[in-house]
Amino acid sequence: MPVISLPDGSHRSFSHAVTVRDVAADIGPGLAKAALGGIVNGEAVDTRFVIDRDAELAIITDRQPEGLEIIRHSTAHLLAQAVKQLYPAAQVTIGPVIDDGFFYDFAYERQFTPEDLQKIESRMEVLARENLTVSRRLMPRDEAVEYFRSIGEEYKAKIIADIPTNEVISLYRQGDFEDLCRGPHVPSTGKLKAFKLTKVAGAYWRGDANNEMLTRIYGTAWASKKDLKAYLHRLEEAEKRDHRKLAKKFDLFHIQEEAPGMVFWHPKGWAIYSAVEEYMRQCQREFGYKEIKTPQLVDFSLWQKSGHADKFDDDMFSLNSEGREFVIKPMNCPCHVQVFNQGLRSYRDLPLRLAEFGSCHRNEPSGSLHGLMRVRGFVQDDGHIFCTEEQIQYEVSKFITLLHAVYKDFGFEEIIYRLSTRPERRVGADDLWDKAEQALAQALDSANLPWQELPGEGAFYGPKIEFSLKDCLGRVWQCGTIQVDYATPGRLGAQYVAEDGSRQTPVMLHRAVLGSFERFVGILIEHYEGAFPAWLAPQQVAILNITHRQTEYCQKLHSKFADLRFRSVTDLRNEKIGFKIREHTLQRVPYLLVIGDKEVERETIAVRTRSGEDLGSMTFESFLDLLRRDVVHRSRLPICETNGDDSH
RNA sequence: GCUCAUGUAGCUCAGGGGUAGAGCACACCCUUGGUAAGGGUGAGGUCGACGGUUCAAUUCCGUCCAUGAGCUCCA
Repeated sequence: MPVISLPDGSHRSFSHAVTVRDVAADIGPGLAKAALGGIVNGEAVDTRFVIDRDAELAIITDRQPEGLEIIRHSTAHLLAQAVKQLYPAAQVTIGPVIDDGFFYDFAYERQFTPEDLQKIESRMEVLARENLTVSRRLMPRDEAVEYFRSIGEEYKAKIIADIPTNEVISLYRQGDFEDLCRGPHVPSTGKLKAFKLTKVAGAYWRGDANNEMLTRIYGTAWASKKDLKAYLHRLEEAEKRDHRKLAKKFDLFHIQEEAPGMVFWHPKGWAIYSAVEEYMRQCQREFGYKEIKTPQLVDFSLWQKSGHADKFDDDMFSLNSEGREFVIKPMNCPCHVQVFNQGLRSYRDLPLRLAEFGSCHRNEPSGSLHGLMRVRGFVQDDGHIFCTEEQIQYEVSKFITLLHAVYKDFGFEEIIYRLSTRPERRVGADDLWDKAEQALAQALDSANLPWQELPGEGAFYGPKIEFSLKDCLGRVWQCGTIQVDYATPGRLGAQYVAEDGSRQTPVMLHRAVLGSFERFVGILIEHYEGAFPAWLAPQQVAILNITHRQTEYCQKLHSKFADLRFRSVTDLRNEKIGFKIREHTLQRVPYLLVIGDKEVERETIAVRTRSGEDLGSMTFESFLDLLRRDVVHRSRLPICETNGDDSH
């Protein structure tokens, strides 16, 4: 006689065992129809799950995230069923739910094509319309291995073979298709109403590049057609922001065949880049860094000493000269240790913070290159702090303060913190790793920041904190990092004289706020969709004349802005004012200055913003005031205190 | 690096075994116009590169390069 407790605190008693569906029907026929599954005592189950004792139950419909997950998972099964019907020789492997959808990997004699996708999707629609009942049965593991092997599903058999022997496996059947699955699933395929296959791709079996490549089909599924449409619209919006497209539209940079993965910056793109660099230079100076510059080409032996050659030999560009092998530096830290090593260092010099906008090259795999986001030639806002063990935590905390200030100035408020710990391939003793990992964790905890651990994801020389920011579309970008390194200074012979006169090896902290300038500018382009705030805008002001009579006045204004280090541009073409306004608005210039006879006569300027707002006529000085205020606020809204930014 | 797709004018794209087309941009001319596209004329292409098939290849086939979507990797 089970008593079922519902989420609203109510109870329902039954005289016999009931299914989730029975309970839903008892509450109401609408709910019975909408039920996709249930959560019984915290565990997600099918609507046919039988409850024979007292339990807590929540009915899942497509309104809960769990319901959406069931829909997506079941749609993956629907996909597999359609594929098996159309291509019987294809073997099923795995088909998990992912953000916004699902995928399913198949082993087949060839890769599926976009045309196949069309056919498969049509078949899925037919199967959904047939409203096939989805049923579940159990089977002992060994029997399941045999079963799947007998129907020619070798991959499934291998997957099950990895499950402990004594476990019981659940199988789900819909029509002629049966798949291994933990579930839960929708009660019947008719519940799947809003899905779309999005792309085909190759994917390695078990995610290992040494294994054969399977053919993967991605899809998306939603509770309603409306949600599906909204999702597809969201994709379109993201595509509009693609920095590679905007780069063409706004003439920011280009990349061409002769230099794959390397950027040709155009004047406007470089203006943005320069503004970011100048800003970082100032920030770092305020936080006690000394800027340096080190060589691009360094003998291979230094990379052997540092340990990089062992792990990244294939990924470094190198060249020969007079019988010596040089490496184009893939990173700056060994060079920074060389600067530290000049002269005899004292504990009084510590912490020594060296920073470099270091130009690096890495031979990234051709298939991973992606606009500014993944390049072979890039510049890091790199810095290394040489300090004692006692100073680590303070330095990490101070760095986090710097990072927070910078991200805020760029308009990023939400930050995600991750601590990556020791990987399998590493240098340095385990007790040093213990200390380093603890120091980072403590710095995060003492700043009261929420963080998650990524075991095994650290650099080969030390653990790291990774700082990721969320852009306006909610996409996460890992940018900043700080890493504790007990190994490299020792390997490269860094020492200082301690208070007691003994020689000690300093600890080195590797850190970057933006990561790579290239990538960060790419993120900014997408975040702002090219409508940069005034402090970053490549062109801050466009000066437009109505007729040639105002040419001289416009040029005078232009040079005044230049003298004051503002970025202005004139448009003195023989075009109508409406045309010029349209062009510069589309180019996202924050302020358009319209100059006609009236303005010349009264020595004023008519100001219009890129959002179409008419700010009216004003003197040059009052506009300058407005522009200065806009620039000083950077991307912070509302305006708030900065960390020492106003010190000069 | 692996799989699939793509590569035609500066940009966005159409076309197709007989050496190519549109819109925008560009040049010149007319127009001097007050807040999101004034009009006319013209120039512009080794159809990604190299091979093969063919009387003939930008089109079909192969190799390579680059790009795109994923996978793998990312000091």
